[in-house]
Amino acid sequence: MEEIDPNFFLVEKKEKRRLPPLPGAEMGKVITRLPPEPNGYPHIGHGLSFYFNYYYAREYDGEVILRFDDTNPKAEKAEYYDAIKKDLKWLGLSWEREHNMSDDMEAYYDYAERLIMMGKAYMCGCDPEKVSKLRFNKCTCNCQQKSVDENIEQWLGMSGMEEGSMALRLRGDVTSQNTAMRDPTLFRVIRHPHPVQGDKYTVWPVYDFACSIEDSILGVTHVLRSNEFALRIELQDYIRGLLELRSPITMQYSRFTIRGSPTSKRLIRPLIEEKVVEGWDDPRLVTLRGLKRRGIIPETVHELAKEMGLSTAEPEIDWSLVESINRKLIDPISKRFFFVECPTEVDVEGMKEREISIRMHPEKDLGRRDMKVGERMFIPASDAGSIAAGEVLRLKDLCNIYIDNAGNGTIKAHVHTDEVDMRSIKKVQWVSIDPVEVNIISPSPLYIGKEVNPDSLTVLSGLGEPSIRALDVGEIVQFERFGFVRIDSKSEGLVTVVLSHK
RNA sequence: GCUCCGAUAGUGUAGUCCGGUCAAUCAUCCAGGCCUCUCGAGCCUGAGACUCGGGUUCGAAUCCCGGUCGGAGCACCA
Repeated sequence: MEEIDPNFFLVEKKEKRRLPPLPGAEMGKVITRLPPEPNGYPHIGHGLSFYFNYYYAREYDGEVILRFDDTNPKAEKAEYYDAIKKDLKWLGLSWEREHNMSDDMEAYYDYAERLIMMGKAYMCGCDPEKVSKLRFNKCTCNCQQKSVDENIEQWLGMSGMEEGSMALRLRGDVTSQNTAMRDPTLFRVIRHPHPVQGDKYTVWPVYDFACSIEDSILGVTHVLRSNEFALRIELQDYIRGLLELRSPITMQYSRFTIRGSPTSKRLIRPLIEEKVVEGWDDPRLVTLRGLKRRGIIPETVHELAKEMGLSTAEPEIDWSLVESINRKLIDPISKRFFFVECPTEVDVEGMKEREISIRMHPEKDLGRRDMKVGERMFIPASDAGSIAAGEVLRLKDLCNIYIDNAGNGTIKAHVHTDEVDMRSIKKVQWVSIDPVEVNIISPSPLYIGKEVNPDSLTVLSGLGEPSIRALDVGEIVQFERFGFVRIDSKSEGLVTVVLSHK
């Protein structure tokens, strides 16, 4: 019986989370896209979206395209292109091709001209507000009566026009129930430098048009995206139909949120601007950077995506689910260290000054760490407060001590060598000679219900064992009996960590 | 307001297409126990749900109609 690999049973038991099969998917032929707009840092919602697209492409041995949806020069910023790629790499995703929508302007112009020639698009110089009202009331403006020649002439002169003065609109169906079909704008004039294209273009396609073309000419077979785009399918398929372009299969799912944590750029940006949080990587935020800083690992995001699936309900999960997944993933690979919050001194008579060596992990072989011990020890105030003279306490991985005096201030104790039932005595972590100061940044939800949480970020301090000094920024370790933390920064004599979770 | 989408334990999810095998899955959370030189991990047990009202049917979480609640869209943003 002992010869059987015990892992055999574990593998059987722990079934991997998987996503359901992708409709219309053929092995080796699936092409998906990651379509960020370079106007901010991705958050966990984007992360799940990216992961779905990545997952299916890999599952079907297909291809992933990283495509920057950068057709609004006023919104895009150069810094975000690389920043987003960095975040995607951190998430553990890879892609075969990289593309900017803004690189295909000539193609968009070409397809636009075709629509105009077909009489399916027209130049409109009406006030946007007026158009909006007309569309709302299922009415057209007179612009749609222009001749093809007139439209072409105006189209060719569009690049020289004033911003907001003219738009190219699709001849759709103003009476459609689907408001997106009511003669939507296809191109508008924007006189603003673009981070990649500079001042080269002033006539820019809107998302629906550029996306319709791109998803087809890039060969995308499956589009997985959140449901704010639900009404665009009909429109985009219609545009492609007119231009005889192939349409991909589109799957929708609801936006994903974590309770108490704003999960959209629209909500996150003002928090940063108003300095409610430090920046895009604030550990309270659910931006990928924020999660990283908090010690949430990429695999946790993957697992979360598989747990949610392409849900059409409106998932709003508790942090506890994220924490639980993360904890189970990092538990076997996190080195253990002693950290003592609010250190209370314990003078231990008979503790010979010497060097000891302790395992980094109780079950796994993660190496050992050394430290010096002497008579002067420190234990957490919370433990010190609950012990009384006459008790025996275990200094974890070291020895037992007998408490002689546990009044206010320093506790007096002596080494206790009598046999005791190890199961029945309290074990505490400790520090002794040459400890390092440690600050712990402890994030919690930014909102409790709709109220701002005034204590969303607290800082605790204490002493850590000397070997914590040698840890690298970014390492995730466990402070025993305290929680998992990620090393955030190090300076002379001080290590700052972020508390991931218990 | 209009259009579309959704609703399974506290939370998330499976099951709904093709009604019976669902006295409803799994995870998390909570409670209790075991194990452990951590308050972590692991193990065991328990508690906890089909939005409501009608209808079809021998039989409805599943099909139909209506209500309620929640979300999204109604940009010269994406």
